[in-house]
Amino acid sequence: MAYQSESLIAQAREIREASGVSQRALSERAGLTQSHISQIEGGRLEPGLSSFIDMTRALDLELMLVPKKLVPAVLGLVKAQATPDMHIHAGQPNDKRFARAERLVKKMKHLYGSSADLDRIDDTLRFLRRVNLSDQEMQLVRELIARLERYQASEQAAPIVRDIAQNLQRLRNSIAHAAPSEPRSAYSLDGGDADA
Amino acid sequence: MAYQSESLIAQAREIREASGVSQRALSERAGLTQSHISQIEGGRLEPGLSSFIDMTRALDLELMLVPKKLVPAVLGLVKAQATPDMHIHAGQPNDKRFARAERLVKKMKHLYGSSADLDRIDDTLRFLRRVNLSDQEMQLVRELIARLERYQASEQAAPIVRDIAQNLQRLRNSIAHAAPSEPRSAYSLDGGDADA
DNA sequence: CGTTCCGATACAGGATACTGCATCGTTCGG
DNA sequence: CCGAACGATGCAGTATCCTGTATCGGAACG
Repeated sequence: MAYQSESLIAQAREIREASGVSQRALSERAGLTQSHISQIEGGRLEPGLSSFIDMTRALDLELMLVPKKLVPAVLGLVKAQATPDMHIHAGQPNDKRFARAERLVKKMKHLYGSSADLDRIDDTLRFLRRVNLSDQEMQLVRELIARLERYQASEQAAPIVRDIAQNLQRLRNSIAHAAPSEPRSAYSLDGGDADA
Repeated sequence: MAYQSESLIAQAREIREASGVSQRALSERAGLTQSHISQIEGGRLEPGLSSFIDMTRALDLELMLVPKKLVPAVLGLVKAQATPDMHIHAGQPNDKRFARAERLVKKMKHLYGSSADLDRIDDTLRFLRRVNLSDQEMQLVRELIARLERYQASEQAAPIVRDIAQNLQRLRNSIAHAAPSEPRSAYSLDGGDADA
């Protein structure tokens, strides 16, 4: 349940961790208990609106109401602040993007032979294309596609391709099966290129 | 109480009223009850995060997490765009249908306990709601929902529920693993017109 | 008038958030 | 090896949400 709030909560958690604030420290600042926060972050509990506000305010964040139309713009703003080198083409309709990506995968299959990972990407893209993605989700997809494009011919493409496949699949799972108790949440919304 | 959320709730209310949406209409779209919404708006109740998200999403709004630093910027953006003729797609009979169905399932879970089949239905509905369904597909969904409604309290509900779950899942799978030969990219996913 | 839609209000019952502990396994620094 | 801090988990008890249903007074329209 509570699939709607997953992404907000995941964001809050990421930011908490990135700021090096422990659950206990946050609990004091926000006036909640540590056990409460742990359960919220773990998805075992759906916070009340005011609890969540307390929590995010203590992280120097504000919850804002934004018309859907403006979500990409706001996302751009926020992201620009977080990662200066990221740069968004706000233009293209999503359909085109997918078509392009699918063509790319096809080409790669052709050139390097089809691998399980490429198949997975292919499959997942075809699925995601039909879904009404939130702007946030679309943003993630966009990044992944861009990464694929960038590294398609690279020497170490393999682990990158695998990573992309994994990320896409995670997104798909989160949508297809609005999971109540998914063990791991947190698709990295920002640049985490830690692994690979 | 709940002084933190006051402003968000007030905003939501203003936008609802400005869009000419009644509490009852909103309650259907959001999957909440009218009485619930009234209490939230009146400040006599503090909504859960997910309730509030349901509510705002039904108003074409997104709840976003923004660094405090950027709040003025976002505020500017939103304000600048605040168009007088902000119209909501009041139509979407499909959305209504799904909201209704989801509530029905919730109620059934409540009454008879959640079964694997009900969970499956719940899950699948949440998925299908997000997808752009063809008329034919929507037709199928409509029938299944109607059937569920009809037999919800029947003695032999169990096998019927199972059958419905299976049918829905089959539909979902057929969408999730769309054949590559499907050229149907031709959905105009907006119908969106009537904007500036 | 009578109908219809509106928002506010009430109330019972069940679900669940939330507190305030206490504890566990792990990780990290000394 | 020890102790500290971390996050996860358990649990009893209370507060509150949320549904479902129903009613009410008011405004709008015929």
